[in-house]
Amino acid sequence: MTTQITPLRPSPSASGVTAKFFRGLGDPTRIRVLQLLSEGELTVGELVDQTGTLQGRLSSHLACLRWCGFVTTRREGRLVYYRIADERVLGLLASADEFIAEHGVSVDLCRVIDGED
Amino acid sequence: MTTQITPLRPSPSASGVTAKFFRGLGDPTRIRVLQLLSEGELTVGELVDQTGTLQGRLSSHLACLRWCGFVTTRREGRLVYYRIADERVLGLLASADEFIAEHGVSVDLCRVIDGED
DNA sequence: CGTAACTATACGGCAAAGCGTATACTGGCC
DNA sequence: GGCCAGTATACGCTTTGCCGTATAGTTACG
Repeated sequence: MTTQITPLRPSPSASGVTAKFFRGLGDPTRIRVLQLLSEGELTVGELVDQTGTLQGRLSSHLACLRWCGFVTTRREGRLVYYRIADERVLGLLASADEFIAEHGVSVDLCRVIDGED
Repeated sequence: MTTQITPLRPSPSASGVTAKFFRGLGDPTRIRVLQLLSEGELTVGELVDQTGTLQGRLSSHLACLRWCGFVTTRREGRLVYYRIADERVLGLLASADEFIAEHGVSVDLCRVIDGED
C-alpha cells in the first residue's frame, strides 16, 4: 500500500474528517488516557483508577480511541490491555504541548470553546 | 523567556487545556480557514467567499482562531488580513493528514463523534 | 452452575458548541 | 454628515457529545 500524499487543500470532506479527527482528541479523558498509555500498556481497570473516571464512561471513550485507530488492545483472560497504536499521535500531543506552552493561557480562556476539565 | 519542557503528564488541568486546544481545531470551517491561510494571507471577505460561510459566522470562527494564537491580523483601511501566526499549527495539520491517510475511513465512521461537515 | 471480577454497550438527560440572523462598529468617499 | 463597504459581536435556537447509570457480555474459580 503506497502512502498517498495528501495536499493541504480546502476540500470540504477532507476538512470534515480532519476536524473530526481533532474532535476525537478534544476530550480531556481521552487525552489523559493517551498520556497514561504513552508510558506503557495498561488495563481498563488501571485506566479507571488512574483517571478517576466511571468504568462505563471510560469504556465508551476507549471504544472511540480504538475505533479511530489511536489505541489497540490485547486480551489476557478477563483483562484487556490497551496501548498506543500509532506513535504519530504522541508526536501530535507533544506538538500541541509546545504550542500550549506558549499560547496555553489564551487557549484556556477562549470563550468560543468552554470547559475546564 | 525560557521554553519550558512540558512533560506528557496526566495532570487534569493540563489535559483540559490540551483537549480544549484540539477542540479549537475540531471545526471544519476553522480547519478550512487554516488550510486556505497556509497558502497566503487573505481578507475576511476572501475567506467568506472561499469557504462559503456566512460572514457573521466566519468572524466568530476567526475571533476564536485569533484569540487562541492560531492566526494573526493586520488592518489596511477597512480590510483585515488574516495569516497563520504559528507555523507549528501547519505541522500539526500535516501530521493529522498523515494519520488520516491511514485511518481516515474509521475516523470518518466514528459513532462517538458525529458530523460529516 | 453460581458467584464474582472485569469490560463493553445502551439509554435518557443535560451542557457545550455551532447555527442563522440581526445589529454594532470601523473605515472610505462624496 | 450620509451612505456604503467591510468586519466584529450578540443572541436565541438547534445539534452534538459527554454525562451517570443500568445492563449485557466475557472470563475465572470453587
